[in-house]
Amino acid sequence: MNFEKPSRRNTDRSKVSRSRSPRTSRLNSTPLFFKGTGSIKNPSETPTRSTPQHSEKEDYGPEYKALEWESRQLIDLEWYDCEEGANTMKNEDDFAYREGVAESRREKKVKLGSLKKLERMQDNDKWEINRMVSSGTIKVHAKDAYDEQDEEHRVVLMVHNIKPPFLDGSIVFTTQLETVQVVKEPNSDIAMLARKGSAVVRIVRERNERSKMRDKFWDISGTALGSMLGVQKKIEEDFSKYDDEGNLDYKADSQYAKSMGNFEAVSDFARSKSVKEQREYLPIFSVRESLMNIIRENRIVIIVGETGSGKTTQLTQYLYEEGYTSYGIIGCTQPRRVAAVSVAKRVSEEIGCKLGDKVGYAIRFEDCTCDQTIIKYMTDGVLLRESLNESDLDQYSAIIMDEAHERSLHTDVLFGILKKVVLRRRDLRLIITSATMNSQKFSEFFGNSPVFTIPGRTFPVDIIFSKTPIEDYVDAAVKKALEIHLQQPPGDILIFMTGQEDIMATCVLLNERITELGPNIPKIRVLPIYSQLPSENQARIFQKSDLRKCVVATNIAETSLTVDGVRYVIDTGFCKLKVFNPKIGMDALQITPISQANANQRSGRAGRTGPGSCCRLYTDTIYREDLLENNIPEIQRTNLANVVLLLKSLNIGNLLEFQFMDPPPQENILNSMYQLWILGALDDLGELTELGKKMVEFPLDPPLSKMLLEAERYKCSSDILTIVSMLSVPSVFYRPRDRESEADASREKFFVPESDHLTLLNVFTQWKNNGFRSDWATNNFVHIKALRKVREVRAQLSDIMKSLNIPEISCGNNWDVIRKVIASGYFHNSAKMKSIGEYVNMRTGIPCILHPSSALFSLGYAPDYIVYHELTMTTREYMQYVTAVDPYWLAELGPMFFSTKENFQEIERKRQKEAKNRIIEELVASKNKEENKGQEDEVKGSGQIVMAGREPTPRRTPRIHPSL
DNA sequence: GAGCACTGC
Repeated sequence: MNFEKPSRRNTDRSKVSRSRSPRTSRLNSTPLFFKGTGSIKNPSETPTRSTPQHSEKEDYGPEYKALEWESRQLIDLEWYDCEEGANTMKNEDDFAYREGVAESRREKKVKLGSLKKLERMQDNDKWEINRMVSSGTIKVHAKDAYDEQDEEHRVVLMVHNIKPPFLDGSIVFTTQLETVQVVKEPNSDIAMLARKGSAVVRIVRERNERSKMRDKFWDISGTALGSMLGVQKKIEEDFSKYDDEGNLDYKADSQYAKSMGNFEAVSDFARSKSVKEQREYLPIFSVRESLMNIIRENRIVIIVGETGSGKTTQLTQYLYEEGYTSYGIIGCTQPRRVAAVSVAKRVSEEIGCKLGDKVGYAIRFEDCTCDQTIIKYMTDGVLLRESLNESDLDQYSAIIMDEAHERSLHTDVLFGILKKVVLRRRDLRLIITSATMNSQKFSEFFGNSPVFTIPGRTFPVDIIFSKTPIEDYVDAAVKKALEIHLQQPPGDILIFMTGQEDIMATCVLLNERITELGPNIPKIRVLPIYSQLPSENQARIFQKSDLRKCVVATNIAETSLTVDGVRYVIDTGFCKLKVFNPKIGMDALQITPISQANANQRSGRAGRTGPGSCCRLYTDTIYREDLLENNIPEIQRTNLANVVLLLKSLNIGNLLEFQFMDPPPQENILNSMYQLWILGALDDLGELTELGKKMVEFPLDPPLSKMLLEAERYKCSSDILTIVSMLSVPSVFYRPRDRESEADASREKFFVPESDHLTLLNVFTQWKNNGFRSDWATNNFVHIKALRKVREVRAQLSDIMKSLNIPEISCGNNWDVIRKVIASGYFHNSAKMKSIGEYVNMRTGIPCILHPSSALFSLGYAPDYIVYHELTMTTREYMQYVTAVDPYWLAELGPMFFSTKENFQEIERKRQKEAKNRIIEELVASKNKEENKGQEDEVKGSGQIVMAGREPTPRRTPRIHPSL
């Protein structure tokens, strides 16, 4: 509060009659500053800002409005008089003016005496308004709320944008406006089609919403059908991970391997032949000698090999047999966990050892290796982590990067790192495997390394392009599938779709049309598959069936899993891609045309077990001219904060000079460096700080690791550990389609009113208090799988904390401290209330709203300041996981963005001065207005107040004392 | 008053 209230006002109170006219009593129940529009206005604000809204007159009438406005001036005048008047009015020239003001004041006092007490009632009114806001009767608008806090007890945060010196004027954050181009030609037919989407899907969606037969639409893959087909539900708990005290041993041996293997097909070939025979049957065996020669002579070799050539399983064994393991071990990276585990399992069988002995694997949460291990399969992320602790990767004598053409973020970073390691270590062999398309590029990147091609064993695939561009890819795919089903010889069909909704619509339509054709038509088994589908339903695509199978899949079937028996592929030409949109600063999933590489990969799926054909639902011309040759590598379209942190900790001074195969846009790097600087991981020179060095240790996003480390200071590390772990898994809340309200009610029981983060903590704590029981989870609509994952993550993070000597302490119920720690990692995602449920990002001004699942959503009042975990753009921009924060915290924790007013006394003094000047001007103007009766009549007639202060007042311009 | 391409540490 900057303008002190005059003491005189208090003394005046006693003189004012307490009787109420009907009008004033109404005013009392609906406070003066409560506008008819349903917003709050501050009573003591300056006249310029108190222009009543048009709708007001409907409630109170113009006369009241005029009175109200004048009464405010009166109050303002009084305050002016007693606070500064004496100084200001000393000048003789101002005498007449002062007289005029005083006269006006006396008149008004008489006329408006009864209204004056409204000011006295201010506190009462505020209380009432608070009640009304909390009951949801009225809405609070941001500006008004701002004004109120401006004048009263609330804090005002100043927003600014201080840049780190090392960026030196470089572009950061919101100024980067270009979206990464993921389409070759944005105006091409196929790009337009991608934006348009499928009309049939919309029809199916609407139809199902209308008929409320959503169950049919959504639960086609549901449990009823699943159990009918004999899919066994796995209920038994796996306790092998827990030690005697019930603690979680997340590194327990071969977890993943145990849970796998259920669906592995054992072919007749495998049954009838010995391991040796099987190995010699593989295409790679025929080129073994020449391959080994090339590897012996070159330190880096690029190997091109189709799937099924045996490179993944044989290469490691060849190197072992050639003696490369005499001075180190052989590492082989895979982009996926499943692949790393299953290949390791297969190779251990071929060599004839126990998994984890000579042959092992390492993925997150599971290190299935020992001192004897000489062949180690792992995910690329694991190798990247290892390179942090051991920058020369000394334990390896050879590293194979398998499936490198997939260009995952980790692979791309490893490329740059390994290239340097090979220069330093003359004894290290590096082998990169790639698809045919970009082998040349790989070779060039690695200093023109030789490319060795292994003949594949795939069958020819007929490619059939559409003759004309199609209008609706879902409709066209359904027609094509029917055509194949009715006309072509046996063999399963695989359709590539973009997402869940497309897939379900396709399944529904396909089933419908088959039924329509009558009973004489052969049946078909339509099977959806996407990653979100429960795993028991996913497994159905591998089951044998007498009917022709038609698998409708997302990109998951392109690389992650192989459906055998597919002879026909239908390729819609689209996929969903996560694209970062810098304009709004968030990622969005959008339907985009695939690349030529995608298309080839998809068609290849038809030739796994025999010759096949692939129908592409786009023309030859589109394929050649409108599709990109390769995908945009992940590294070019993602947030690089973690990568930057990692490279910084590898002592790579200038990141812009790091050797990327496809360098990410410079702005992305700078942007990430800026984000790290904000969090305190980089100093003003762009070097890693002590905090940053610790942050690298955690496999977490920088804001989350910042939270964890900050928690030590506030003595709530244990609680934050839980929250961070909960945030690292998909939502734990289970909301089945037919029991939404039940699930919602259950979720609300966990709510902590001011914070979704604390709600998460609450869920975990209660689960823990109930002995980590799975039936507790099921009864409370919580995903048990997700919770178990939380435990795993938590155990891993806890280990890292121990290694950093950070004690695990819980703060008990001191939840304010926890909220503050959350703010320490997420102050950059802070938003200020605009109205209930609606916020604007403090820095960017982007409007964002509370997600209906948030604990704050149905709270009844809206905290002024909040931080959120992330923004998702679906139907609207929703904030996910929101916590109310104190604005002082934001200023304390994020000084580069925020400061409270107190820090800016200079600015504040100036602002006060301006405000006072304005009041005086308004008063003068108002007096002028009174003199002009005609004008006032006009005002009353129109029912609006025209602020006379806006008009020039040449006669009297008040002189302002220099001290003001 | 609400919806999920695919990975990974």
